[in-house]
Amino acid sequence: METSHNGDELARILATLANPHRMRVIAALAHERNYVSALARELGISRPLLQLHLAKLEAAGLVTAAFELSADGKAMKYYDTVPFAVTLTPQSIALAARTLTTEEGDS
Amino acid sequence: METSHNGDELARILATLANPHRMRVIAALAHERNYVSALARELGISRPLLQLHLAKLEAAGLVTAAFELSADGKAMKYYDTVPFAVTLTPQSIALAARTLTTEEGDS
DNA sequence: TTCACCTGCAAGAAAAAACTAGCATGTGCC
DNA sequence: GGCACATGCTAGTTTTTTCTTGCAGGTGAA
Repeated sequence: METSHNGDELARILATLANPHRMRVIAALAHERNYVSALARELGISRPLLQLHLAKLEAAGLVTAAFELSADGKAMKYYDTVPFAVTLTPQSIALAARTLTTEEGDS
Repeated sequence: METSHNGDELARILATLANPHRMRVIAALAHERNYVSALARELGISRPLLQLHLAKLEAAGLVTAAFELSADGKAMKYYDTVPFAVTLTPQSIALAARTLTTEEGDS
């Protein structure tokens, strides 16, 4: 659950979510957790590209990763969504904007 | 008020909001409507840059513009925020992802 | 051993976004 | 007229993001 974010955190979450591939990743993982290679096949994108997007999603705290050994001993990296709820309104943006650290201390 | 968005629309809104300058613009306009030049001074950024961000905000439907004549006859372009409320959850993303048109018809 | 599957990483190309600099228009006022 | 303010637009640079290609490692099974 998300309550208050600082501005940079919120900006990162929004930037991360604002991508078709990553939206589909969230959608796929919300349906069922999966490991990288299988997910890449499901989404029809290359594995390196998927890994890039997964890394961003994980960095934003929107998905989690866990290693698991398959029945035949292969190391699989399973990803799953992290439950989140962010509400965007002009007011919530205004509040978050107060804590932006992007240089310039607005005097 | 926002209810359901198609995926592309949501992606655009998120991408638009995911920028420090634009977050500050929303914050400033939520506080009080303003015209371009004054807003640029308030935020401490160049006018052309602000116009770029305002154009994106307007394209995403997050702010509106209206021309107004000042007391001394100058044409001022006033901007104001549009009330919006977008809630982001894994489910809402999943729903929106269904209507993404970014090429590939996932067979 | 070879094949099929899993992971990770990094270098470089391609595309998109952000930003600057500059010049155009117009107004009213001194 | 010249100054100060408002708007607009565009060309070009810089920066960031996205994506591809290709290689590395590991496992179990035929």
